[in-house]
Amino acid sequence: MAHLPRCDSPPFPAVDHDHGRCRSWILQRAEQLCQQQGIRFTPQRQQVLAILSASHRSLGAYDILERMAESTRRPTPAAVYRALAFLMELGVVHRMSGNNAYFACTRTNHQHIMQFWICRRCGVVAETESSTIAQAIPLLAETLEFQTAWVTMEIEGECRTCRTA
Amino acid sequence: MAHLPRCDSPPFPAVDHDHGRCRSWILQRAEQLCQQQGIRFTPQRQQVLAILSASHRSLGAYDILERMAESTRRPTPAAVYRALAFLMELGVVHRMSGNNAYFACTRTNHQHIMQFWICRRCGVVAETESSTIAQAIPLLAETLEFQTAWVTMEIEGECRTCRTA
DNA sequence: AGCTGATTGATATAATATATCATCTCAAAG
DNA sequence: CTTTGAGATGATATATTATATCAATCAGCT
Repeated sequence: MAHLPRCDSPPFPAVDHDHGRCRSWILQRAEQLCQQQGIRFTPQRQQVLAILSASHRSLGAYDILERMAESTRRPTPAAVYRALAFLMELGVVHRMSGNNAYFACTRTNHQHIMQFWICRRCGVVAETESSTIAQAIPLLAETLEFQTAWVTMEIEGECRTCRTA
Repeated sequence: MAHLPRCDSPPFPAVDHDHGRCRSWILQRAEQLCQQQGIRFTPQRQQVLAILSASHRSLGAYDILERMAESTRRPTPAAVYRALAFLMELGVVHRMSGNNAYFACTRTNHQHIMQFWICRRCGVVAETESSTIAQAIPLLAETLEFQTAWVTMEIEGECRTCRTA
């Protein structure tokens, strides 16, 4: 199967960017990953990802639940969390532990040392992958004799759009 | 007022280190900061910090509550959270957002770009302050035109002690 | 002693997340 | 075409983490 083109939106894309492309990239990528792995991209899972992919903002689990309730019958919290767990396992959704929110990934990140930049005003999340930091962490870990399993890097602040507005 | 000596325990101190020194360093530092700032280091606040300073492990708010209940009358959750908020504001306790746990800081960190290394097995938390990373983040922020307000860096894994045990 | 602001207590509830077991669905095997 | 079995969802309950609100108390000042 051909590789989908990388979502070419930059971190913090302009407010007037063609978000339809981002959205379809996110959804098609998930579908492709499911097909490759022979697992089911059920309507409920699609619905959760569709809601998240509607913007670059992160949403709380219960926000997602409310939006699902608008178009179909209200799911249970467990259903939402199950779909989120599935999508995170698939690698297309990330959880921001700083504010218990979830957002749709727009990068094919095979590394797991990423930076998430979260605008406190508009909620938009941008992803970067600094090679400097990706190198620094294993060095520190070696000094500490620490075996790294998971790295969380979240930077909160204000994005350009909100600062200039 | 003279500056207290820096807590000289290394990140992930040996299991047989003299923890009494760490503990008293933590408590005395907090007392000193309160005196300097003319704010009150009340028994409840002391008690919370004493519980956290009993080890280098992080504890959940309700774990702290249970331990308080062992020695005095059971506080309310709000009381625990208030004490924690006070101690975090003072800069002597940090919150690990990855697992909603709190631990006593053992560094006089005036920078706010720190790395927290959390052993999943024993719960011990170590702090580092990488200058490489401290430089990299503002550079990335500049490229993104992002105004940084807060940086969270948490690395989960296994510490040396647990790996060799 | 009386005032004032900070602290704590008491109570309730919000917000986030998971456990458990029953039921349903789908796709593959027979 | 039916059976069957694993995975997915529904239903219900509950666990875990955290905050809001208002009353009571305490410490320091005059």
